[in-house]
Amino acid sequence: MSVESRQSSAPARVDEVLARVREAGGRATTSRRILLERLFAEGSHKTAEELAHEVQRIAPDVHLSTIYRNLEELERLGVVTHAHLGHGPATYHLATETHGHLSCESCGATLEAPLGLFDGLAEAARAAFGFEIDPRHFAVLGHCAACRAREAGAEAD
Amino acid sequence: MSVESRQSSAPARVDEVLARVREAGGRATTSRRILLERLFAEGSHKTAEELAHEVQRIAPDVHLSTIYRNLEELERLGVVTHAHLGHGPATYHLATETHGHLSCESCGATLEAPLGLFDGLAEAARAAFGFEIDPRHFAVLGHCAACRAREAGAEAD
DNA sequence: GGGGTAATGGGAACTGTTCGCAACAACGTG
DNA sequence: CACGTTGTTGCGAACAGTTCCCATTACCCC
Repeated sequence: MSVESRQSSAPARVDEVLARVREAGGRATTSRRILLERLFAEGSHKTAEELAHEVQRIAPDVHLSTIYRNLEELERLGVVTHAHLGHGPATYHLATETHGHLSCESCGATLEAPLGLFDGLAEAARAAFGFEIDPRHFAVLGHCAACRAREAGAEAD
Repeated sequence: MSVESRQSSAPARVDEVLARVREAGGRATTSRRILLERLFAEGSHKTAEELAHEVQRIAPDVHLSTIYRNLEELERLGVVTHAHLGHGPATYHLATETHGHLSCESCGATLEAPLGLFDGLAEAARAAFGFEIDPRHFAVLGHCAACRAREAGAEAD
């Protein structure tokens, strides 16, 4: 029991995932371990580049493409998912955090919304088109409260 | 009153838009005119590259960057809007066609949905977060009826 | 029909991501 | 615990989509 027991549930789970990786014929490499530690650390919705920087603070030689490949692999194993929040790079987070995304076109702020919030649209789309929406992979865009207030104030001359 | 009176509002409007362009200090160039004709032609949700090809069938020298610049300009004038339908390039259409977008992650099919369809989510997001969704600029992704049927059939072993 | 300047063709640059490949390192085996 | 297999890595090139820069062109106002 070293310093490894951070308050959440971090390092223990890293090893679990690495075990899973090896079951699947993969290997427990250092870059993979560090990446996982960063993913288990608090603060979700990190881009590949942000993750790369975090990893590189510990292992400077880890290349961005390695990050991408590992994220892809972890996604295949169901450990990680990515979401597109509008323009800009995709963001990655643990697959355990299941939620839809609302993202502000003006400021880029992202809200994690319970899937239930989308039920109204889900039913309407299903009824009208047989279309099953998935608000997890691609965010629903719009304008957050703060930006709406600011924009409303600005144009109320 | 020539053949120009298509059932909707096509070529006549091209000149109207060009007039508007000139009011705004712009010029009525050939590439701009041809691009507008293509935009007024039926079949919406064209990518910049598709539009470029269509324009180039008439004026082969028009460069893709010219298409982008003109689309940007027309968007600034409120004539055109673009929508992001998931992965892949943005699609452009006349700003008069106001609708939300549902786009299938599996096959890429896009449904144009009346904005009313999104009311349920709009109200929920507003109530919960003060967030105002806009389903026009970014599509809501998911899975269309056909793909769902296919996928359900495939995994029912 | 000339001049000021918006717009163009062309290509380079840019972002985000994927790919190819030779060198490397994890780890099961002997 | 050296060894070989093979998954992984670092690195750069390639890619898609889009924007930017710049010298040249061509609108269109007078």
